[in-house]
Amino acid sequence: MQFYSHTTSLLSAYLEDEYSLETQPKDYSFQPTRKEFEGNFTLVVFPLSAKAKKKPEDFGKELGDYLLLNSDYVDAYNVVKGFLNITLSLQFWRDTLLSFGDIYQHFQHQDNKGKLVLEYSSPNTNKPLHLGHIRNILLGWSLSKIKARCGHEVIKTQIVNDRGVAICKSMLAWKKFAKGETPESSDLKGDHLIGKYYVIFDRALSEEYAAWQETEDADQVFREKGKKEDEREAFFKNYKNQYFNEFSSLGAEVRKMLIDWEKGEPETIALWKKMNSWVYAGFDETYKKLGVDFDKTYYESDTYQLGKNLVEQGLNHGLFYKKEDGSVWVDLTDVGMDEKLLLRGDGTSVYITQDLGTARIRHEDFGMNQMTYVVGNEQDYHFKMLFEVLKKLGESYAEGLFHLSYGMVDLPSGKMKSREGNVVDADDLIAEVIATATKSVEEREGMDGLSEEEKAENIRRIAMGALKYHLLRVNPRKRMLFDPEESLEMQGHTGPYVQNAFVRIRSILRKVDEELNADIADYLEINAEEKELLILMLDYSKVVETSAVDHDPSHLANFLYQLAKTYHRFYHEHHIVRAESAYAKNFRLKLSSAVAAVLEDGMDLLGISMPERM
RNA sequence: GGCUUCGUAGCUUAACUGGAUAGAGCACCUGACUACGGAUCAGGAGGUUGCAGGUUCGAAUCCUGCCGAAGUCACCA
Repeated sequence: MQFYSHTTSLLSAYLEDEYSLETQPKDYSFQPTRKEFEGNFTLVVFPLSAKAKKKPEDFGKELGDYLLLNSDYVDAYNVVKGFLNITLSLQFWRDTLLSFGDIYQHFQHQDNKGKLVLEYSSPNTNKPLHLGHIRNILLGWSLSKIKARCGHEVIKTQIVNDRGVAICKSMLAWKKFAKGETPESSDLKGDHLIGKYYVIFDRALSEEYAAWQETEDADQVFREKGKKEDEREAFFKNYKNQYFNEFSSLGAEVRKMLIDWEKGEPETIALWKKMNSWVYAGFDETYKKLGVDFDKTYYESDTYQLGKNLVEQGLNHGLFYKKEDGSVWVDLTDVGMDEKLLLRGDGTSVYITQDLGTARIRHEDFGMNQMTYVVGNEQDYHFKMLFEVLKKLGESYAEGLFHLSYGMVDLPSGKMKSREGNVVDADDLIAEVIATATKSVEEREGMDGLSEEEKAENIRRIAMGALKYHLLRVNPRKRMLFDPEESLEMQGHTGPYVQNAFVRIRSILRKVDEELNADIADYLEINAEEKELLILMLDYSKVVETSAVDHDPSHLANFLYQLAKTYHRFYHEHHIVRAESAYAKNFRLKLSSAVAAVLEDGMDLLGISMPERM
């Protein structure tokens, strides 16, 4: 990285003096030199030659000559078409290697970018976490680390959807059918127990609905809608929600419960608190297994009433308007969207009202200038509207809002649907990947001699490394096909592959620890694989930064794979401990140690820990 | 239907944000342990980047139009 800025400033000074040309860092496009050409890295001259109005070929030579004279790091150059290929000096390789004695040195230019509130996970309390949540959580966690590294003060937060119809369904079903069942008595994790009763409710409702379809009432509804007899099945398939609201006795009971809850009826509140506490215990366990946490958790039951004041203010300032029935709306047609309801006619909140209030509260709590929501792309439109309304309200952080919109996770069997049982449960998945890793370890001898505890910890790291890497290596925006078989894969482009490079290095360093500080100045024959590693590592901080700016950890994940791959090749091509000279050995030990440090640091930014053995 | 996002080897994907001959992994073939860990390495085969135009020194990337997929268009969250 510093080399790029070093070269950029040399050249921009030259162009300024010689051509009175103003150039931006953007005009300097560097890339590693392709293998078929001579050189280590390449400057693309077209943008510059266009500005200077010179022929790319000639201009490349001119810049090459200048660098040759003025930079200690440039040994030779050649120009092919508009590409200036530069061969770097011994001095450069040594300085670069030494700079990785302290990785943080590469991030020092990062200035303070202020406070960022980052929201992720944000589950409902009526069912356990599933694969979709895992993608969300891993993205959020990794992003929090990456952003922090790049100069943000990050506040991790979630909002728990702990109220409403859904949780009342679980509560009602528990009350009716559970006979006092608890997580202890059933030996079920709390969130799974609640999920179980959510499913039981849905089943009971389906039965009730099926029976109702045979009644006079149902016939009448069907006839009133003027449907033909052969459409009967399709009609009732779509009518379920309306049935729930208008005819269902279970539906009536749920609504009664919701009203009781809103009134603060003690028995209902007590049940609600009890069941939610079970769920939270379950969530905490899963979060712990995933190795994530939050600085502050918001609960919808505390925040759902918020936002009304903000809407009132907006109304007073003429930003919003009121319809005859008393409902409040905002007109977003000027920015290409629709009109959006902000308050119901009876004065109660809707979803967006709550989000407005929550945003304001968070600003009061933390005074952030930026806020990022990790939420699935099904809510794209909601967030577009939310951000626009916050802008209209003139909130100070409104320009710093971002929706990290990630793609849904599909299974080979199709879309995940909780009600149809077509979901990959988070806890099950974690258990499965740990079981697979355990089996792999039994087939090898890498962990022989370790205690059971040490083994278990290493296995856990390998398993979670496989799962996390599998989910993080793809671009978050993209819809993702999740094949459970593939997520258990530990060879090839996987987390364990990257971990394996690290473990190999540690294995060597355990044997020769005391020689790490030896001199490298007399090593003159730096080979191609060593150079490739150093060039790659030089990109590290840039890649982290790109991941931060793009909100995309996959850049980093792919970089780490590339680095591990290059190291594996280097390892096969050259002896380290038994190198051809003491100088070579010292250089390679130091290089290996630097690679290990970058791999470990980078994986940590993805939320993945390294095993010591595997 | 309107809007948004996405189409890259059989499958999963990358491409430094417009740069050189589109790069990997899986699966499939062939090789490498009397060398620091074979969860590894080397090699082979596999591509009209959905299609058709356009923009320019140069396009998977930007623009236009088709084709296909997903999401969304609630006084649900």
